[in-house]
Amino acid sequence: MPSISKENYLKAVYQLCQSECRFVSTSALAQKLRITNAATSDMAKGLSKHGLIQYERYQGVNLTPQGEKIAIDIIRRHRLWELFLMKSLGLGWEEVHAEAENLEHQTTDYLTDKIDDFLGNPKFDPHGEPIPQKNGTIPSMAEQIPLSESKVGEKYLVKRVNDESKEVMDYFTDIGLILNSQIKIKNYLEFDNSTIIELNDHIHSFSEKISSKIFISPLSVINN
Amino acid sequence: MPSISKENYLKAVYQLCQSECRFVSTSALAQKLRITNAATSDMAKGLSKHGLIQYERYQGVNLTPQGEKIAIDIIRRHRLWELFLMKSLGLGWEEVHAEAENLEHQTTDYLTDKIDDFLGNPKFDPHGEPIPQKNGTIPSMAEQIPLSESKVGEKYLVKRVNDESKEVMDYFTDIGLILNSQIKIKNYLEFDNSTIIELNDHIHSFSEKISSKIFISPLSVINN
DNA sequence: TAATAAATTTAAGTATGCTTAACTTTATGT
DNA sequence: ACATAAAGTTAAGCATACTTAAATTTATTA
Repeated sequence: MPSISKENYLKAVYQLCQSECRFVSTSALAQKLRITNAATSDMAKGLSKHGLIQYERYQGVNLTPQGEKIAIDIIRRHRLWELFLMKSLGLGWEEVHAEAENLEHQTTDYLTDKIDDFLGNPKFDPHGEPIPQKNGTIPSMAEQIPLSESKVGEKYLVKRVNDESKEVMDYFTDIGLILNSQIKIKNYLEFDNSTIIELNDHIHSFSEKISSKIFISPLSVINN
Repeated sequence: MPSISKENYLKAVYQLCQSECRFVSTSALAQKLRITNAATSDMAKGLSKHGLIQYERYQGVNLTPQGEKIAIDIIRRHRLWELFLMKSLGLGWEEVHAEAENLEHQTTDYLTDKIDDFLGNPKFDPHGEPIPQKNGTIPSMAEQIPLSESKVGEKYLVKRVNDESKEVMDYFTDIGLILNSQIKIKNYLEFDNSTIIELNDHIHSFSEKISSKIFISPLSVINN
């Protein structure tokens, strides 16, 4: 088993290199992991030697199938813990990320499967992120776009909220924004890229930074 | 917060130095922690400098009030996790120790209290060990003696099982020995210090090694 | 009460996971 | 195309948590 640092490294590579991305730069990793560039370069050598990442000097890093397997496994643990802490202990969706971040590294396969079974082998976590399944597959998400790319005048359902900060999640809870909330796009302000929406008869404005983290599906699409 | 190694060190000192014990030898710690004597001596210096243990060269080690506070806190987390994993996920009492051993080091105060509240602020864990309370006090156990010191002919209730090995706990489950099982002492064999008991109309023999880990109260005593 | 055995500590060395500082490669702009 | 800025790597150093091996202290016992 890799160390906590190595697990976090692999997870970070995975998260920074979704879909069609050839390489993640070591500095992007450094920023995400809050360590120096030097440390990420250094670490890259070790993980490369163990066959968990592909590392081209000065080009960046990507996961090997082996490394990806580990990354997905950790993400599975993380998301299962998030859902479990909500369902079993009643924690809020703004609290569970930080706790899962710790627990994900200390969870045996056995315990992971117990949690999975307890939850009925769920497909999505409390933020709408897909939970990698025991067999390694990842449930597909409903067709969705970031709020920042929505069309003014259209109605949408909130499908995923991709933010780790407690503060942001607290704000969403405050204004009543939850998964499957229905929203209507009132306006898009070109000058600062903010989006004005209507939610539960109230008007809210989201900066680009926030609206790019909220994912939505058109109301017309059949949502699962 | 101390590292995992330091937390385990403090916990080990606590467990090896219950009640009236002046010092634990570094070699006893080494055996318990499965590291070398050298490492325990080395570590002792560091913990001593941080004021968590009292360390007299060549004499041994003991906890300062500060160090004891941390040790008790970790034991609290451990025992709460054990009970929680049984109650919420249905794990067996033979499984929970190993899982709790990992989780205890990655559990925030907040989560610990959530688990505590979920469980109704329990006083004892699945093995009958007292769970240190939020305020630091440790529930007192019913008056109890090891099975190895029982009187032939007497009846007792099983009150605590102080063994960490899955194999031993599995065996107890197999023969139907659980907390509050009623047993009758049939015989004590001087030549090998084994104890013969009757449990659920069956006869079992326990070696000294095992019978010193099973704690019992006379049936006559009011048990809580 | 030495000598010797046992227990314990110190010393030196290793791997991990970082740091800062210096250096090298790649990218950019004129 | 070449200077320079930006990005990335290497080198050297540090703390932690170990290891083995040598040295030292304590305990035993003849």
